[in-house]
Amino acid sequence: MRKALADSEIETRRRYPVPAETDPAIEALVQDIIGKVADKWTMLILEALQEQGTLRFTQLGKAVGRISQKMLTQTVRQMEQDGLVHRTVHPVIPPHVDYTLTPLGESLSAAFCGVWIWAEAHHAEILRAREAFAAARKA
Amino acid sequence: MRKALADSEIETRRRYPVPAETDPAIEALVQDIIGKVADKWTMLILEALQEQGTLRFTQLGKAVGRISQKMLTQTVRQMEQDGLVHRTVHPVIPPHVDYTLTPLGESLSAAFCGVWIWAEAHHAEILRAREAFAAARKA
DNA sequence: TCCGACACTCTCCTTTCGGTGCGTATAAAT
DNA sequence: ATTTATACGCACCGAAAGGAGAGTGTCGGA
Repeated sequence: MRKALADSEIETRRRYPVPAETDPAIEALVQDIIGKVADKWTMLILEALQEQGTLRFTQLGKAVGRISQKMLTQTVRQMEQDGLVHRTVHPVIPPHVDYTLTPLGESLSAAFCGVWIWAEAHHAEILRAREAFAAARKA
Repeated sequence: MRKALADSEIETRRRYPVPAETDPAIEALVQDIIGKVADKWTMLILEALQEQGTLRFTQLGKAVGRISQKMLTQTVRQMEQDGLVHRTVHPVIPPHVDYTLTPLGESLSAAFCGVWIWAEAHHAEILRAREAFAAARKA
């Protein structure tokens, strides 16, 4: 247990002030977008539509995996609202609805591509880190 | 209102079966990782540490923006567990804790970089899409 | 002697997430 | 006449996320 005096020596290592923030309105908007877009279901739907092109409701559900109808509807509606997907309703019976990525959606999908690659490349490393953490905790 | 017969003509446009899935265990793990990593707070903390280098608890909180202590602690602990951040405790009084990205964390940050750029580049477009959606809804 | 600083933890409390199940419209197939 | 298929909306419910505020331990400074 060292004294608090040692603190200053640590402190001097980085002394830059908190940098000036950019326009808070834009910042808030970007955070909002990140909050919506960095969502598990959004990412999975994006991914599914990206590699399948066009899918209808139930097909999309199967492509995503274990997602409930409710979440699928909800997420897809939000994505439509944000201009990420295009929803085409064919007025036939029984109903038929097609979903496709808009150019905006495609660009986001491309941006997320790096994250997918990262996840596939580093999952083993994460598992190791978790084990190391658990082991270190016992001691 | 057209008849359901028109359906088949729509249907024939894409006729590929759902493609074979990859190893379900890996797939589940990747989805789990995505679920953890594609989190608003994780992304914001990653971003903050990426551009500030090293931060201590309260500094990190300010850098992120409006985050509660609870969420900050919680997220940062999860990130530590997954090997994304390194946490250094200086045993002085009052306490002093430093947070830095690990190489793994830096690589994830780099992967997310594209998403940040995307968000900054397209936020205006999203706003327009939302307005268009709201306008179309009235009609 | 009391306050403030730091990095939390702990206890409520409210909001959101997400699942299940039911209803609906209508034509075609059995 | 009954069933089936499709893409949902709606209501209900438990679980989890997340915020607010108080408490903690110790020391240096007023």
